[in-house]
Amino acid sequence: MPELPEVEVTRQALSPHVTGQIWVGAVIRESRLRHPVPQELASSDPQQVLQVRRRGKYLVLEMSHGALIVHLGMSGTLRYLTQAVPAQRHEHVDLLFADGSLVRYRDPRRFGALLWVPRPPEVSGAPFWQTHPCFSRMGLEPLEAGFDGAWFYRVTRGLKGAIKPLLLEGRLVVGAGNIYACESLFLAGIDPRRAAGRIGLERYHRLAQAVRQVLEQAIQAGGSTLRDFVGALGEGGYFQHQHQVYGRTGQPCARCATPIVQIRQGQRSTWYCPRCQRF
DNA sequence: AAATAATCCTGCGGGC
DNA sequence: TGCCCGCAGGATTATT
Repeated sequence: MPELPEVEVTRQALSPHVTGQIWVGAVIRESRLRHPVPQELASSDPQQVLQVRRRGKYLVLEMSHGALIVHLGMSGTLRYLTQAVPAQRHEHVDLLFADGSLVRYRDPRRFGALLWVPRPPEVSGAPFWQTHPCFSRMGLEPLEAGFDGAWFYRVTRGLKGAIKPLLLEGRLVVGAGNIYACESLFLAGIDPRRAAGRIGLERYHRLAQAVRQVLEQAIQAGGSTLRDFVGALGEGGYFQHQHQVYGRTGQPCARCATPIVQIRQGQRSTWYCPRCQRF
């Protein structure tokens, strides 16, 4: 998908255009996403967009009366348009604003989701939408305080599974999908097959730093555009040109020229350098 | 034509 | 023996 960097790039481009807008409803052309698009979006009461937030790979539009949670699946994008133009194929939903502008959701493979969480009556401390089931079991935000090598080392003691699927899973730390999990492990010099519980403190310092660095650089580069991804203003990312291992089967490692290897871990491809990444 | 940026569910097996 | 957790595999889908 859109992994954390692509979602953050979308959020950053979207936020200045939609924060403060009055949301007046939606056009739903295709409701068959991962979950059916709630029909009440179409005829919602006019309400203000207060904030555009991100949690892991989810975007959250905080509104006066609730929160619209957006997941981009494998192939989803959100575009901000100042006025309606005819919708093309796979452009399933428009969020309409009072001034005639709109946010258009496109998702060819329809693995994404739009969810509505009504705002509860009482004021609570943490954002109200965080209690939604899709955020339970979510790990730390890698770009926020608390994610560091010491923490990573501590929470992985006793884990027998390989480190790469653990990164993908998001149970401990969110945001790295297949691209950025592979890239982070390359930067940290760790073999993706190594059991998480057998990696030492020093290497977890390097891994935490690598995850942060890869995600931050990808955000700066506008994300990775493999096929579908564009930001909220239609701009493609160019971090794919900085990929060191992802998708580079047989090509020479940029550091040591050893051919990059592709393996299979839990139904997903993993790419790594067999020389630079130690077991 | 077999691959894929991501989850979610089910069923099985192992361990306690 | 039984239960629970974790992992493996499949399903979802369009495109090249």
